[in-house]
Amino acid sequence: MTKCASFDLQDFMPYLLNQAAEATSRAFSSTYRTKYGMLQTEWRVLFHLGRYGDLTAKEICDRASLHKAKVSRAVHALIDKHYLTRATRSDDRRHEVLSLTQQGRDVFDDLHQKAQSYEAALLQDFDHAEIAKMRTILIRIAELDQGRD
Amino acid sequence: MTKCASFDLQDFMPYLLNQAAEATSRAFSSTYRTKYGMLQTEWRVLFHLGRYGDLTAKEICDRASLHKAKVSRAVHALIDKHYLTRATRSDDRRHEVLSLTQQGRDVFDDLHQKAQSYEAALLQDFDHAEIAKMRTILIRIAELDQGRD
DNA sequence: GAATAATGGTTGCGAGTGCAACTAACAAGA
DNA sequence: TCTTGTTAGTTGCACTCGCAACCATTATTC
Repeated sequence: MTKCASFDLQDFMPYLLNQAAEATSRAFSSTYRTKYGMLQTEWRVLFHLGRYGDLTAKEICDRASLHKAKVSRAVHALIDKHYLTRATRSDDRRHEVLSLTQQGRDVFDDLHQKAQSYEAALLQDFDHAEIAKMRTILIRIAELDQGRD
Repeated sequence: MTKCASFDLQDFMPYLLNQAAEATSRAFSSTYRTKYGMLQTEWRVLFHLGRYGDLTAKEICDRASLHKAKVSRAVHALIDKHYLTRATRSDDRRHEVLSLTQQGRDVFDDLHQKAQSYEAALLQDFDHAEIAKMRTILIRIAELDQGRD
């Protein structure tokens, strides 16, 4: 009854999403942080290159909805760690194509596998159909923001 | 088929949650940011006081899963904005009880109402039962992290 | 009741972020 | 070809955050 006039913070979807997102990404971040000294953006860049092959920084920005400054810094950090190299594209020298090194691929394989394990453990108690439904809703919500920049 | 051995970033729940959380909280943050110059933590502190009455900083930390340093700074910012006052509790002078000023309450009422509108608009396309189910899952996921600090 | 621990809250510092300004390279129009 | 505009990527700066060290107050232990 009073719910109609006033709602709890627990009912506010942005808050709930933030809490859940922080909980899970904090938990998983220790995986790449302690073992490889990586930040979240570095992990995401590494993931994109490992999963989808060579990409330019711009392509990673678009795919991952990351700001170019953030990606630029992550790329530099990953180069310093010898996880990736870059080459200027000869036909358009504005583009820098990024490629994983063997070491970078090894790290990706390790983290990719650990990500799958984490995912499985996180969702083991939930119904598969519910999770599938939730994924589609989350994707829809995330896409609301795509039209910026 | 290949999905069994390798998954996309879109399938990784922490990533998905982050994308959705960032999209929604970025969208709503403009509401309190542009009109009242508030940060997310300030909005959360204001919300707790407006919704649940007078609280100490510690109580807000526990309820909102926020670090005490973050809350401390938010409280100072809100005091500077004349949105709240505080009084040392006479029986235990370590505790500072926070109370909204009339101005703070007005701001809360405005933002609270706007939050409800945003929530309704955000979820209008989705099935009520699905959303309810998702809320419970999100709360469960968020609680996984509670056992820290 | 003196020493020690625990609690609520503050602050300094290093690190990460967002934004806007910038460079370098290419494109288009006159 | 000169000007103007656009795009990919970098960097400086101000701001926010997380952590740990810290202060003040209260509890506990002997």
